[in-house]
Amino acid sequence: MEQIHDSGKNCLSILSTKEYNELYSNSNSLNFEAGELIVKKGSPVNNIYFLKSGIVELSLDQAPKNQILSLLFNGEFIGINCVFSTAQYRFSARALTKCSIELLDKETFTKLLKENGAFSMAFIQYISWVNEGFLNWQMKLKEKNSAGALAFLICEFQKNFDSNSFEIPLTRQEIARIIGFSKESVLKNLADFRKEGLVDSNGKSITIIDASRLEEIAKYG
Amino acid sequence: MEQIHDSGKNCLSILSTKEYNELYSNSNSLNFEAGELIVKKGSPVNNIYFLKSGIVELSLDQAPKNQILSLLFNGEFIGINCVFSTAQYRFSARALTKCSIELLDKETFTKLLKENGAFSMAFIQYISWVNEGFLNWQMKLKEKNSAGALAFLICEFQKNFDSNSFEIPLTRQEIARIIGFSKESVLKNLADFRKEGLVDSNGKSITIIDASRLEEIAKYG
DNA sequence: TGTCAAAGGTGTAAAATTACACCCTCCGAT
DNA sequence: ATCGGAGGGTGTAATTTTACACCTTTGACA
Repeated sequence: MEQIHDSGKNCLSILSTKEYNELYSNSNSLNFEAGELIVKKGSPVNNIYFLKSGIVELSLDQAPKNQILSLLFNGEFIGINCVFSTAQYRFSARALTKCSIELLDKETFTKLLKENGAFSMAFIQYISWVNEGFLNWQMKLKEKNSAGALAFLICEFQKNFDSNSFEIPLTRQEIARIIGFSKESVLKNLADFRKEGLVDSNGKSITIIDASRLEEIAKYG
Repeated sequence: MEQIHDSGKNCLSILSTKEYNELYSNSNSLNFEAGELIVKKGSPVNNIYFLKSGIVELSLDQAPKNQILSLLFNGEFIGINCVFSTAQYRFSARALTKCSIELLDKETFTKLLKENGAFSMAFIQYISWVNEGFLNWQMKLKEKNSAGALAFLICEFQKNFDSNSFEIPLTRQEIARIIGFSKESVLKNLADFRKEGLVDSNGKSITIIDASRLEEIAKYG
């Protein structure tokens, strides 16, 4: 609502051409296929991963429920809190779609933060925005029942597409792990949505038919 | 585990005497009684609240469940993400115990962040650490059943006291809102803990009797 | 092309949680 | 002193969610 729109991109755009070139001359471009592991939990933080395109999931990959923490879309840094608060990544990152990633050098990045006050302020704004968003996401999911949580997730995905028809690059099991309910609950709620004419779904492709009622369930369900 | 120990205090200690004096000459000291509202959701961010002593709860104070986001202990900033990501506070802060708070001037704080690279790096580390901690807290609670979540909360409180006997400055209803279960679930689990000889409780005072079993429930329950 | 595993899907039983009803106690205000 | 509300507490019924069992579809690949 009153949230300031921000992203990792905006924050990098503060840099001067010289600084930008310095950062990118110490960086590498990497491509990942859907399903590939990008960051393994516990590995040391040597680089900063900037997601140029694609969708990434962050997960704790540990017993017992292997919850998915959050999803990242393009323009975001991957696990930016870990870079400055711990020496190791505290979760794993996996590509859900084809992903293009820029591996920025952590030392150069840190040097620029120290030297350029405007950049460090923009970066502080960015991580505040990311964490605020994560907090809201978690709180919204927590207060919902299974139908509401599923509807909420579908609506959130829709925001990243132009059309009401799109693909959710997740299995039912993965959706369950994101919203914190069982696989069967996801399937049953999805079946209910179909029966009630709210959405049409076939495998990973989904079409929202009655957007306003779906949003209502997402909000109050 | 491998988490770097940090706090708002450490981050302020980076400042030179001159900078520290500048920050504090533009600040006010405030005291709050238990139960008093410190920050109202929606109010503009003009100052930065530094919690010198006491315990504060952050809540969304909105329908339907009025969840409590997290608890802050001394040495923390209150709602530090909001200061740099939005113009308004996105939650309310309430004193659970007597609290002593320093109201730092936002403009002076921002100026120091821009001018002092070491301070801004320490601040970035601090907010990363805070958010990492929040994320872990939420994830740990989410994967637990009602008994596990209650045991976890009791253990977390214990960490802030020297003894196994202490006061939890929350009603049963508030505990319920923190761990995301109903008031009755809290009461029933607490009764079970008493029956099984894990804890002794009387109103707000609680004594942990079998710490290892309680921790086991907190971990695996 | 056939096979096999992974994913989608559904009904029913079991388990966990909530909601409701109701009680008691404490404490502040009239 | 007593009234009334808030908080603590507990049993039972209703609801929600999960677990299990089982079936079908799909797609990779030998």
